[in-house]
Amino acid sequence: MLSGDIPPNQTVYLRNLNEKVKKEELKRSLYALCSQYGRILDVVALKTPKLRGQAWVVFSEITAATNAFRGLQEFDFYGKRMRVQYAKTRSDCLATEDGSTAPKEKRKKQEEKAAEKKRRAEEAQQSGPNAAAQSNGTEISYAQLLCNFEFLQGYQASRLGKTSQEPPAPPNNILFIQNLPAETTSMMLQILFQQYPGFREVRMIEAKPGIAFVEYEDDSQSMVAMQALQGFKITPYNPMAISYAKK
DNA sequence: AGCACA
Repeated sequence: MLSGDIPPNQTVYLRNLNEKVKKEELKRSLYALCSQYGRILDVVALKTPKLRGQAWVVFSEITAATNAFRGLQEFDFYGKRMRVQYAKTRSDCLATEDGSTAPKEKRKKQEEKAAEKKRRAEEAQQSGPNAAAQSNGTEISYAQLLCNFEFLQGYQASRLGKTSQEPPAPPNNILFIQNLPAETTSMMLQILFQQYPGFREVRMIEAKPGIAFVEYEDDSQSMVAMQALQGFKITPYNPMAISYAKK
């Protein structure tokens, strides 16, 4: 089993990501790519030696995470086949959402442990006199909320108003294309999409860069094109995210 | 492969 024994989680853990992609861009692309499966609350990526090439995408619903888990398995992303698992633990940004115990506590304990270890090491050398006052107060994750809010604001700007709370939209003869580089022209898209039978037209909206609509004669023809071009990169760093347009 | 919350 690819997923190991990790039970479903609201957060998917992605690995085998291209480590050359800059963090912010990686997050943006993951956001665009994963949005088709549901509402995203946060994307976490770090470039530390231990954590590069990996990311966490936090969905508002487990069902969305499950859809992403299935739909993105082996997805060709920046030239590498993405591996999708469920996260092992609950994401911090969900801490206060439903009154569940704040996961931060756990990490704090770990930090304390590490600190204590260090202290002991110091004590071994010289008696460590200053038992510093340890405020054990549970910080409200208000800052966390703020962070998320800023995150969402930033990314919603690039998502241009589509909030996909639901699983992937039902089939439609019109495709919705996201994550296009700004320099994309409708001619480029036409060249790509007209290879597939039933092609009718490409529509782009000047005021909304990065997205396009591509129409086919019927649903099954649009589906073929979607499968063929899902993740296609017009530039190396812009895998297009194709979903069905909303009716 | 690597499971975090810059």
